Amino acid sequence: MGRSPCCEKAHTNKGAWTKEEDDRLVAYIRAHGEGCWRSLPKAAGLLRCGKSCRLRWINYLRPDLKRGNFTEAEDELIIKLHSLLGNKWSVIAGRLPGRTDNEIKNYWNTHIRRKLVSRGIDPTTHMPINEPAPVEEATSTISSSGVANSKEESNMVKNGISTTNIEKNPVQERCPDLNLELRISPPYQQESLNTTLCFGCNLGIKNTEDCNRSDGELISGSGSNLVVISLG
DNA sequence: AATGCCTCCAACCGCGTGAAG
DNA sequence: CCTTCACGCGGTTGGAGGCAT
Repeated sequence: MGRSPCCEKAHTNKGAWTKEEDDRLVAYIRAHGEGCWRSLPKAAGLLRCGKSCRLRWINYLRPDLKRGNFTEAEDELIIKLHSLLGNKWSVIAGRLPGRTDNEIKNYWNTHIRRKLVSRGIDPTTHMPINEPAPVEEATSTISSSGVANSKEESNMVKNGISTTNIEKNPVQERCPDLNLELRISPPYQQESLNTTLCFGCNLGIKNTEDCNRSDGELISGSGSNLVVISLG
């Protein structure tokens, strides 16, 4: 049995948003706040699916968005974070206030990828293009996409392997100025971590009074494993 | 001016995940 | 446990606009 559609497609608009639709969405969210995207279109009088509304708000209409060109500093931060996290655009976006995952993803694909190639760096592996790709060491290092496979992570945890024990971190070798501390914690350590982390910090987005994690640390990963990354 | 190609980015699609029942 | 539902994420697409010929 397949997943039921998120909305009744026959009665929803698709494609570019009109000014009127934008206004309706903004007005509704100002009045009622974000959330409950499934029921929002009907309540706001929009012939759109909730998913589309959410995307429009997050990527375009949110008042805190910083529109305009990326700075050189942002470029470099994206490159460093991508070398560490891979295509975890939402996590990367969490470190760039006012930028969205979609925006960063597009910017990566259109600008940074090319920039790295022109520097002679493979944008996927972040290694020099003319050097042979390193032999896959999935169980001991971050994979070529920059993200450890979750099943492999699970196996590592099951087998009692912690990345804390990894002696050489290839990312840190590539980015010596980036203070990175990688730690994939087995489930039994989660409790102590969770007691100090609010939801926002878990997403690497913000600190709240609910937690005492100092700024400059973000949490990546989900499920039973957490990756704690310190950014210097 | 017309045409074709290229670039960029907003939006869509499908899937994974966690919560709820 | 299993199923269903809603949300969020990452990959991909399509069209508008810019540029070259």
